Amino acid sequence: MAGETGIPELTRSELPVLKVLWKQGEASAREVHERLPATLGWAYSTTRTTLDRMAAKGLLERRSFHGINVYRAAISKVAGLAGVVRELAQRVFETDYAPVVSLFAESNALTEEEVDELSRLLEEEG
Amino acid sequence: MAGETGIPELTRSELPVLKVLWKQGEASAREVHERLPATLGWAYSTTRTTLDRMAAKGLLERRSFHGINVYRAAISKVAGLAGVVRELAQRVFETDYAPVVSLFAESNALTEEEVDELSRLLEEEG
DNA sequence: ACAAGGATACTACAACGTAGTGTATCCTCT
DNA sequence: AGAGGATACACTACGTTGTAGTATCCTTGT
Repeated sequence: MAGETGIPELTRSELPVLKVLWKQGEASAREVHERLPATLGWAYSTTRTTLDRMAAKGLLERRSFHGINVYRAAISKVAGLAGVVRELAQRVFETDYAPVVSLFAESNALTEEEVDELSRLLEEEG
Repeated sequence: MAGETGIPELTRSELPVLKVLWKQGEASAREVHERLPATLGWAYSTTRTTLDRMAAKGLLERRSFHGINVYRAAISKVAGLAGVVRELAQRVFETDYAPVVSLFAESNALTEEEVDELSRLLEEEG
């Protein structure tokens, strides 16, 4: 149960990629690309570049499996969402975390335990 | 009652500037800078650059008043927030607009009329 | 007339958003 | 076995954004 703390700031394009990997666990570039919401409208090369940069930053782990690169999220879903919550709460809604956390909860993106963990993480980490 | 429709996509740093201007109506660079949340930690020159770029993009109107530049939001508060709502709903929460609009409403950023207008705008514009 | 202070305009540079190209590889059909 | 096509990978590209420094130009007090 060791939680990697260290809440990161994610850019706009990093979140969708992480979402895929949080759900999928591990995936090739092609698989990530296919599971990305079609509304993004990314070219395949855009997905690749984003994956590479995220790996370089330490947001993802990359390993070569029989010659093909496979990616995995290097930060937990809760830590990732905590960053989003923090930013939205402070900079967009100018409110405290709770209502934003609720929104994530309502959206069925998180289990109850994850919601709890998210709140805890946000509290201790400021 | 002509509403400038055309919901813009705002970058991270554009929103705080617009917020100041929506409240202030019109302000000099120095005034905007002073009213920006201290948590942003921007240097004055950062505020200037952001203002200039936003004016160049048409997000702000700039006019020279006795040699000093005065800025005013070129998009309405409702249109600006609509863009934010749309992006958050689609890309972050993956839900429909309503819950996100509610969050803005709760945060006291909007009057009831504005909330209504926001919902209307989002519906008709998709 | 000059110094101080503020305002403007110009420049800078890394990170991000978005994507194309060239090249090695592997399957498959003939 | 060789040609053709689908993929994967690495490299390159280019405009925008995030963040800021610097040079220059007015205005106003002394």
